[in-house]
This record gives sequence, structure tokens and C-alpha cells, in this order.
Amino acid sequence: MAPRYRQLRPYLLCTLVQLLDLGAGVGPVRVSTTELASVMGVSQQSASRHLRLLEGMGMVSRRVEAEGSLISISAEGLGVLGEVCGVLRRGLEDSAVEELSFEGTVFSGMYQGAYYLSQGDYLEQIREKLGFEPYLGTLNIRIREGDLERRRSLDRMPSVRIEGFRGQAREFGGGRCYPVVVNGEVEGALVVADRTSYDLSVMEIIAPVSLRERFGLRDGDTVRVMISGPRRSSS
Amino acid sequence: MAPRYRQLRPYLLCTLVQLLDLGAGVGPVRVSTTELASVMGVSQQSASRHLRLLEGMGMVSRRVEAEGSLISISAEGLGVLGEVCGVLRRGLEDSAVEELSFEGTVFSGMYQGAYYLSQGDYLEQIREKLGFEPYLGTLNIRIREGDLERRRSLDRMPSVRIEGFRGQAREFGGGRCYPVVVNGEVEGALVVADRTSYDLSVMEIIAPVSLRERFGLRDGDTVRVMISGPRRSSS
DNA sequence: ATTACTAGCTGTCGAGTAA
DNA sequence: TTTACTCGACAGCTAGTAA
Repeated sequence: MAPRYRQLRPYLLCTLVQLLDLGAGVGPVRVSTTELASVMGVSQQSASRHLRLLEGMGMVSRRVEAEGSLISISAEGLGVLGEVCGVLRRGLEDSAVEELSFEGTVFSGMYQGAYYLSQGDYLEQIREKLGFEPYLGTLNIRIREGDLERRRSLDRMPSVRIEGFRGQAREFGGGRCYPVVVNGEVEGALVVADRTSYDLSVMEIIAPVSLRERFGLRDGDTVRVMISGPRRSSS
Repeated sequence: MAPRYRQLRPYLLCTLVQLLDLGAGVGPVRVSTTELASVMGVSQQSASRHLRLLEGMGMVSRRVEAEGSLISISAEGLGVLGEVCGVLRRGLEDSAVEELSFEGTVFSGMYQGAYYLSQGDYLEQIREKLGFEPYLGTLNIRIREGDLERRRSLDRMPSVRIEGFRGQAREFGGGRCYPVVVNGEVEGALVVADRTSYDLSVMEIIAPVSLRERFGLRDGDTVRVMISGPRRSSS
């Protein structure tokens, strides 16, 4: 129940991972403390201390020489790393959420979507980062109360960041865009402004075409947006 | 070149891993700071601080409620963890050393092997941890000069620890035993005392039988010891 | 060029406690 | 019960420097 990797303080575990990345898992590797320090972004003294501590715990073995140290991770150390690897693999496997979709009802916003979109370099950013030229307007939908919980899973979906900027008179905030497919046909993006006036049950969608026209939508009609999950994280 | 996981201080990375282990990778999970603190072996205050920091960096998102917080790791966070996972997988894959074997020449030690073995609970420890009743004596071999480098790889081999103890008059040190196969036939163990008078070119071997008798060995004869590598570390 | 000591600074930790 | 504040203690950090 008590994982072995807790034996190591966090910073030592990170050093061990770095050593593995440097190849100290396969066999003795020549690494100087200066070198290790620079790749880890710490001082040479810290790298040196970490190595001494890891050696003292039997996690690595090394031979100190003039041109640097010969370092290899011990079976003990590999065991610890293997354990962490296991935790990560299991945890990340489960997180391969394929799809997340919401159903919502269309409602009229304050018709400010077009205004905002045309400000500054929003359009350019969308073109570049999302790969389409957005129709000047947003579709507002309100999702079911019961879907609020699932909406939070959005955080784990891939998104692209749209930067805010300072205009003449006021500031325009940034936000995140999640690529979505609307009604299974049109590719667009869900826009979540960093600071929005709407509550969490509201979603704003942009697309290359007018979604209202495309699907003949009126207020109260239902649309389905589908967000694709994160590509499997590995290698 | 600069890995994304360096964005996080080591202790935050560890907290993130723990959250993944608690299931925050798949979706919102109810975890109180007290709970997180106890599984991590830190104070509630630290757990709370870590969560706030991770949230501030966009690695996790959460909703604080009376009965604990709903926590889920963001896409950003999963990305970071995925990166670490990749490093570990690649590094550990390569480390699947299958076998390590040494050839050495037999020489006579100071015939103290039997004496040491019969002290305290050495015999009992060996019986329990190695699974055989050792012949009262050790076979000493000296490996080739050129194999000294490879000998260091021993650290990465699985071993069992034999604890030292304090006798009446003096102290008896601990050491490590590596299961080996001698001349491809007899299973025994290589003994590496924590503090030994021999240099690195010397190996001491114990086995359930007298190896000298079994193979008709005399000083200067050659034997081969084979150490099996660490079982693949995964899941 | 190394590694590693000492000294002093900083940031993390956890007890106490508020909300 | 929660979460999170303040603040004193100290672990870990870095600079300087020795070997």
C-alpha cells in the first residue's frame, strides 16, 4: 500500500528520472555534475548533492573521475522508476477519453459575437491556430443542468489558446478554443473566454459558416457538439 | 529540447502524479486536502498549497466544496504527465539487461567464509531470502581486469539484502546477495559485503553444495558465474 | 577541467488558527 | 467537517572557493 517511490524526496526522484533520460538506466554513463545541473536547471552544487544522496540510498552507483562521474542507476533505482512508470501508464491509459459530447438549446445572445471576433487579431489567430476563417458571429447554446459536471472534463481536452490584447479604449481578453463537430457535420470550435459573463451552462461556438443558417436553427432548437479527446499520450 | 515537465517544481510533479493515481486523470474526483495529504505523507497545508499552485498553473481544475474538492487534471497536466511517462518508458525499455556473466579464476581465501557464515543469523537469512541452505564455505574467484567495468552493472541486478548484526565482541556487517548460476549448473549466490577487504576484482560465491567438490576445482581453475537481469519493470 | 565543502539566503513545510 | 491564512523553523538552494 505504501509505494516504494515515496522513499525518495520529490527532487531526488526528478533527478533520478533525468539520469534515466541521460541513459544511466542501461549502463554507466559519463555525466558531470555541471552537465546534469544544466539540463536540470539547478546549480552544480545541487546536482552534486543529489548524486551523493542518491548514491547513499543505493539508487545509483558511480565512480568519480577527473572527467566526470560514471553513473548507473541501480536495480533498486530502476525498481522505483518502474513503479512510477506503472502508475503513469495505468493512469494515462484510463484517461484516453475518446469523446465528449453535449446537447444544448440555442438561444440568442447579445449579438456581440461578431463585434468581438472582428477586434484586433482574433480572426488571424483563429485562422492560424484553428485552421478556418470563422463566420462573424457565435452560436450560443445552453446545456442541460445535469451536464454541468461533465462540462468540467473539458479541461482535459486539447485546446488552443487565443491571446488577448489591449485595444485603444479597452482590453480584450484571451480564451481557449476546443475543436468541435456540430451536429456531426460542421467543424467549428467552442470558445471559452477567460473571463466570461455567462455561467458554465453556456457555450459559445464559432464555425466557418453560419450555424443558424446551415441547420436552420431558431431559439430553443437543439444542437449537439462533439469534442474529440486528447490524442493518446505516449512515446 | 526543453522538456515541458520542467515547468513544474519536483514536488508539484509528484503531487500531480499522486492525483493521477487517485483517478483525477479520467475525470473529476472528490479528494479532500486532508486525504491527499495523508496519502502523500505531507501536511494538509502543503496539500492545499500544492493544489492551489497546480490550479494556478492550469495543470488541474477543481471546484472547492464543503465535502472536499472535485479535482481533475487538465489536458495541460495530462500532457506533462504523458511526457514523463514517455521518458520512463523509453529509459526502462532499454534497461532490460538479460544477462551478465563473468569468468574468473579460483583462488584460496583466508578460509574465513565458513566462520562468517555460521555467525548470528546469516544462515537463517540466506535460507529465507535466497531459498537454500548454504554449504559452509565460500568460493573466491578473481575476475579479469577487463571485466571490472562490467562488474559495476551488478548494481542494476536484482539482489537481496542480508542484514548485519552486533555480536558479543564485534560487529558483523551486512551485504548484498545476487542469485547466480555457476558453470551453468549450480544455483548459488554472489555475496558482496558492504565493507569488504577484497578489491572489486574479487567475488565470493556461496551455494547449497561445495563448489570445489562439485566441479573438482583447484586454485587457478576457471569458473563462470551468470547473473540474470532484472525482470522487466512495468505495470 | 572536475567534485564537494562552507556559509548564507530563500522557499517550502507544518502548527496554529480563522472562516 | 472542509479550505486556506500567517508565520516560525529548517531543508534545500546557490555563490564562493578549496582540493
